[in-house]
Amino acid sequence: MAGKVAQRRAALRENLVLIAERTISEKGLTALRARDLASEAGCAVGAIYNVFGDLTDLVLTVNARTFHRLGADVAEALAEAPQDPVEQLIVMAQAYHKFAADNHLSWRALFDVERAPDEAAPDWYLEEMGRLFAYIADPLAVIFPGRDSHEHALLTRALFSSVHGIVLLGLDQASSGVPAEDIDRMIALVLRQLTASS
Amino acid sequence: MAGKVAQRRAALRENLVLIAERTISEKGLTALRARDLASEAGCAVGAIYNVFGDLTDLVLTVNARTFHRLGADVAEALAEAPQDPVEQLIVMAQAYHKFAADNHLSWRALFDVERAPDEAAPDWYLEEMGRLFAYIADPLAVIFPGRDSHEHALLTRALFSSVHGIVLLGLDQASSGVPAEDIDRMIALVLRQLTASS
DNA sequence: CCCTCAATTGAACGCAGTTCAGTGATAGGC
DNA sequence: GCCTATCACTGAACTGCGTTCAATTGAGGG
Repeated sequence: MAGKVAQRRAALRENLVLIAERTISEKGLTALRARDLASEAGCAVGAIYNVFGDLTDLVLTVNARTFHRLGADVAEALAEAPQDPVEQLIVMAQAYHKFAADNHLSWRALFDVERAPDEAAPDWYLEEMGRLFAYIADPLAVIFPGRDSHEHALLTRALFSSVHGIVLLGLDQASSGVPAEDIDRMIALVLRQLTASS
Repeated sequence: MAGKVAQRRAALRENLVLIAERTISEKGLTALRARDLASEAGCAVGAIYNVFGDLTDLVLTVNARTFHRLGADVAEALAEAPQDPVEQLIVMAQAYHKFAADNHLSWRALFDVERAPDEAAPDWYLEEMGRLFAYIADPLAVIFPGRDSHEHALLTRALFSSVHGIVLLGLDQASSGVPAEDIDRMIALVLRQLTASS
């Protein structure tokens, strides 16, 4: 039986990812414990380290999946959006907001995981980020046809960052919780203004 | 000698805050250790817990000071700004950016400290936040005289959140580091557009 | 069927924050 | 000025975490 070991490894890996994903989404990143994980997966704590380098590796794997789901939601919203590029941007931003609200703890884990300061961002992160930026850049290119690429890149980043900031502070409990419809109104307000031809 | 104990307590408290402030600003929140703190302050670890409930309390005290310095910097920038309300907003936002860049680790500690999910935000936080919001709301009231207060509040929050998001992602290493002048350009771009009368 | 060696185990390690019984200084009464 | 009840201070010990590694197990070729 060649590959029996590899099969078990793969099954364990998948299992650990699913358990970690559920734990993070239900109780948050800080509730993730190596011992709980092992006990739920029915394996020894050491087995985790045969499959992942450390817990951060596992969290990054979960984050990659979360980021991918986020990208898919935004893409789906874009596909169903009207032709008007401004409306497309608003629909995507509100899809971003909805994802963050519906998957709050998983979404927070995307940013709360501690990265080694010198280590580069993982490839999948840059790829997914690039995909999101592309979704934004396309309507922007329609709205502002006559700008150079650097300016386009800055505008894309500024737009994403602004929406991200609105969602981040809007969902933050410390800011005493802004109602969801107010967040959506802020998003629409900002995007309409940012894309208005001066 | 009445109050000799109280004096020592106060001196220790001040000392601990200063050491923690320096540690956070130089090495980041995650480098703060109770034992290192005690050894630097020349006291026992237990003494920390006579003065602060736990390390989070100490960090929150440091954060209050950081937030206050941030507010002062923004206020100073506003005082030196031209009369034009749009320029005032830009100058304040760029002062916010400069503070975050110059005090990166201390600024990060403002958001990275873990808060108990049910616990309310501390008073000083709401006060300082309110002060910052007031700095923004004043020029906005000049620019948009005819809006109701709820809309003003939303616009103020949206504006702050957008600038915060631009600075946050701009300074984030994972986004491969946006040059400071590009961050300032994004800030100016966004604020000019957001305050343009449609 | 046995032997070899790698995968797996879980007790142990190092290192955090936090606690608490023991210790010593303080402040008030005499 | 002394005595003592009180309380702050001490730091070793406790708890809980991620991670490691000597011991053990079991898979797979001869």
